[in-house]
Amino acid sequence: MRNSECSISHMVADVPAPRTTADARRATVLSCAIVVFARAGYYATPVADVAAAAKISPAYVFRLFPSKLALFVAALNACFARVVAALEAGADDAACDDPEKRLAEMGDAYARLIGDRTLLMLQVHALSASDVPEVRHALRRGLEQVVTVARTRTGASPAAVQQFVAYGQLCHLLVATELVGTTPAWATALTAGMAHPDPPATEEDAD
Amino acid sequence: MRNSECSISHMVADVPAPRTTADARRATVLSCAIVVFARAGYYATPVADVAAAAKISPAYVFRLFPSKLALFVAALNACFARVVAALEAGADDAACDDPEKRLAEMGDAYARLIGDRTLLMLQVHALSASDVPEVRHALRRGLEQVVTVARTRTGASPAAVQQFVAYGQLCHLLVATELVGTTPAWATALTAGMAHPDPPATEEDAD
DNA sequence: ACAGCTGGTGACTGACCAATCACACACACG
DNA sequence: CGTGTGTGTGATTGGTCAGTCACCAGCTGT
Repeated sequence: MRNSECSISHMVADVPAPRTTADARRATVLSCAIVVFARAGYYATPVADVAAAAKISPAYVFRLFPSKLALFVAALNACFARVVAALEAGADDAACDDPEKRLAEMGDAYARLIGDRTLLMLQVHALSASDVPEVRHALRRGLEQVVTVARTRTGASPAAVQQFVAYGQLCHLLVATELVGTTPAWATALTAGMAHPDPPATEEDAD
Repeated sequence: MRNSECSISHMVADVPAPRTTADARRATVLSCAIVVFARAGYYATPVADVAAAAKISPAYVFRLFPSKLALFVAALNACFARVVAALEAGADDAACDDPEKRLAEMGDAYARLIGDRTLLMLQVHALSASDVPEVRHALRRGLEQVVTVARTRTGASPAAVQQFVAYGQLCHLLVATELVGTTPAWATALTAGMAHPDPPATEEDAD
C-alpha cells in the first residue's frame, strides 16, 4: 500500500508534507489557524478544523501548541504582525511628507490588506473573545503596535490617529455585515469613501 | 422530602416567581439573555446560564423560544430597540437645531447608555457571530435603524453620520479591551475626547 | 369533582470537543 | 544492528451542551 517505490508522478498531493521540523509545522499550523479561526471565531471552531486545514492530526496540534487558547493567541499575534508590516509598507510607499497624506496612504494599504476578510474577521472574533485575559492582552498589544506605527511613521496628530483607528473599526463593521458589496441605499452614507478593492475573489472562498 | 404541607414561613425566597403568563416570562428571559449573552457571547454561553439568570429551568427557555439562535436574535433586536430609543431621547434633548450639535448630543446619549458594557458587548459578540445569517441580518436591521434615526432626527450629512458610527465602533473597541479606565499612555490618543461617564457601577455587575 | 388548559420541570440523549497517552514510524549515530 | 531522538497518529476520556419528552402542578369552567 505504500507508494515509496512506485514513485510515479500521478500521485500528486497525497503525502503533502512527509517530514518536516516541528518549527516549520508550527508555522504552517499558525497560518492555517489564522484562516480557520477567522471563519467562525474562537469558540465556534474546533482545533480539529485547524488540524484538517494543516493536514495533520488534531493530536499533533496539541503537541505543537500547549492549548487551543495558546494557538488562538499565537494566530492573533501573527495577524497583527502582518497588519503592522502592511502599514509600514504603506507608509514607505507615500513619498509625500504630509502627515495626513501618509496616514491616508496607510489607510489604503490596510484596505488593500484586508481585501480578503481573513485578518479583519480574526480581529473581530478576538474582540468578542476579549473577556479571556490572554486574548484581551494580545489585542491590546496589537493595537498598541498599530497606534505606534501610525504615530511614528506618519507623524500625524493624535486626533488623526484616533480617526484612523475609528474608520478602521467602521471598516470591520461593514465587511463583517457584508455591507460592502451590496449596499442597501440606507447604508450608502456608511460605505461612502471606503476604498475597498473591487473584486476580492481570491481562491480561499472556495468551499 | 416534599415541603407541601410543612408550609412554615421560614422558607423565604424559595418560589420567586410562582406564576406568570408566558409572555411576561418571555420578556424577563429576554432581558436576562441580553445581560448573559453580553458576557461571553453567543457560542460561549449555554442557555442554561440564561435560564439560571431568569430563575427558570433550561427546558422552559426552549418552550419560550424555539432555539438558542432565536433567543440570541431576539435579544439582539431588543438591544437595538433600546439603543434606538436612547438615541431618539438624545436627539430630543438637544434644543438646538444645528445638525452637528444634535448628532453630538446623540453621541453623548449613546455614551451614557453604554456606561455599563452590556449593550455594547452584545453588539460586539453579534458582529463576531455574523457568519450566522440570522445574526447578520438582525445586525443589519439594527444598524439600519441607527443610521436612519441619526439621519432623520438630526439632519446631519452622510459624512457626519458615517463619522458618528465610526466613532461608535471605536468606542466598542476601547471598552471591550478595557482601555477606558486605565489608559496606558500609548492609548491616550485613542481615548481622547471619549466622553465616558465616570462611575458605571450599576448593580448588574454583582456576581 | 372532574376535565381541560397553561405554566413549569427532571431526566435524558445524542452529538461534539479539548486534551491525553500509548504507540508507530523515520531517521540519526555508534 | 541497536539505541536514541524527534515526528506523527489512533483511540480514548471526561465533560459540556442543545434540544426533547414525559410528566407534574396550578388555574378555570361546568
